[in-house]
Amino acid sequence: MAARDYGQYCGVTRALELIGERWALLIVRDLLVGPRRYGELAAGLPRIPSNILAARLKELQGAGLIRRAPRSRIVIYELTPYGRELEPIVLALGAWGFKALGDPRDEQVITADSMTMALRTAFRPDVAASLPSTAYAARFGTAELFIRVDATALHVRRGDGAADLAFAAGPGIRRLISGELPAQQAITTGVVEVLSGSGRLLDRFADTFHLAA
Amino acid sequence: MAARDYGQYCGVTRALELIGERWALLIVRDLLVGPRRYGELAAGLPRIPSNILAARLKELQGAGLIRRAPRSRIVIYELTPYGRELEPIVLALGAWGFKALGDPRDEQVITADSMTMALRTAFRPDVAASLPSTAYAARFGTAELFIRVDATALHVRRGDGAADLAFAAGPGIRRLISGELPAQQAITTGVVEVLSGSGRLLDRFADTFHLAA
DNA sequence: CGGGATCCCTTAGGATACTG
DNA sequence: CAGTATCCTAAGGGATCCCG
Repeated sequence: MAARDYGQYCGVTRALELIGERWALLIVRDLLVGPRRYGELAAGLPRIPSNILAARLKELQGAGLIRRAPRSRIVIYELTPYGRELEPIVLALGAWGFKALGDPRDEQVITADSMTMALRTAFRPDVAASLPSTAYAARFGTAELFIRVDATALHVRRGDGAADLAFAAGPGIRRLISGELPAQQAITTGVVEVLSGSGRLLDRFADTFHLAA
Repeated sequence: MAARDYGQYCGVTRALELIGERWALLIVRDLLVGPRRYGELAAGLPRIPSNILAARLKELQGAGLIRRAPRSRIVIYELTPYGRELEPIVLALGAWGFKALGDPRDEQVITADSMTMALRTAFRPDVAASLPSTAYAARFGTAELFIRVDATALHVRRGDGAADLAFAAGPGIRRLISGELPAQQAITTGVVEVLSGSGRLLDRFADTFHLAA
């Protein structure tokens, strides 16, 4: 069960025995967005082999991080409270790894759940508090997200909706989030394409979501 | 170099590509205590194969997390500023994993560096601020640590020294840190053996270092 | 069709021995 | 002491198949 252990009596090693196996923390990342079915997890982790996903789900369940919730006919996987305690750690890892994110390579995809977590990481509640409520409809690669910022609250869900600003962005979005690329320049250079609404709202978006590079 | 990647453009996946390989984060953990030589790292990670240690050191160096510092004749490994940014994450992982730390198994060891990081994790500066400065000489298994608590500052180094309280503890120390076992009871049951100084100071130790279970 | 299980092959990782 | 080199096992990758 406890996979390969490290032979040390230490909290860090114990943590790595629970979530250190390949893919494990990415499953946790996606489940932090919400409960997911097996197929949804597989879709959000395009390169995970099916047997590995099945194995990880069993291990995480055995470790008490996730549970299977049978809903009517289908099985849903969700985090336990103990698993959800990983949220600040996953967010911190995301912020740390963001700094080492170079320019995207062709084979790299943006998934809805990973982008949702990235937005949570980058969200600045203190800045948002002084801004009017705003709804964004954003397309990052193939991931469509509907983002609502309400004072200090952030809501992200998949799909579309009536938004103050609708835009599509390639992975160059990183430069916007990091502040390297001013919003208006992102528009004129085509990194961000405004689909509807005022492009000025992209400044607000960049203020609301920021991560150091 | 970047090991096996995940094919996602995401901060979390990037982080895992950098420090997700087996043993990598434990090397970082030990280097957070201080610069270390190859042999010291190997000694602190008793079960790591030598070739794996060498491979990880190269990968971490290539990723910009550590650097080789040639000192006179010998090579020292130390964290770069970017690597040191992992400290809060490692501490948080330690606190999280501590909750899943059961009773120790026979083959599990306590190393000086892992215990040092555990103490940093458990240290409560706000509590220590209102207590007199205290020096502890502690033996955990074979690891000898000299611990000095000075208001909100914590200093831990390997070895011995003149202490207000000297004690030896087995891995049952976990129950003391978690508050399950009161200090005086830890002494009477033999979980902690007082070598010199007043056993009453163990209460202060337990107040100063605490982690939820 | 969702939720896996099975197969085969590749490669990382473990044990140990060896070298500058 | 600070690593390489080698050999072997087991985990991971990829495709396909199965079952309710």
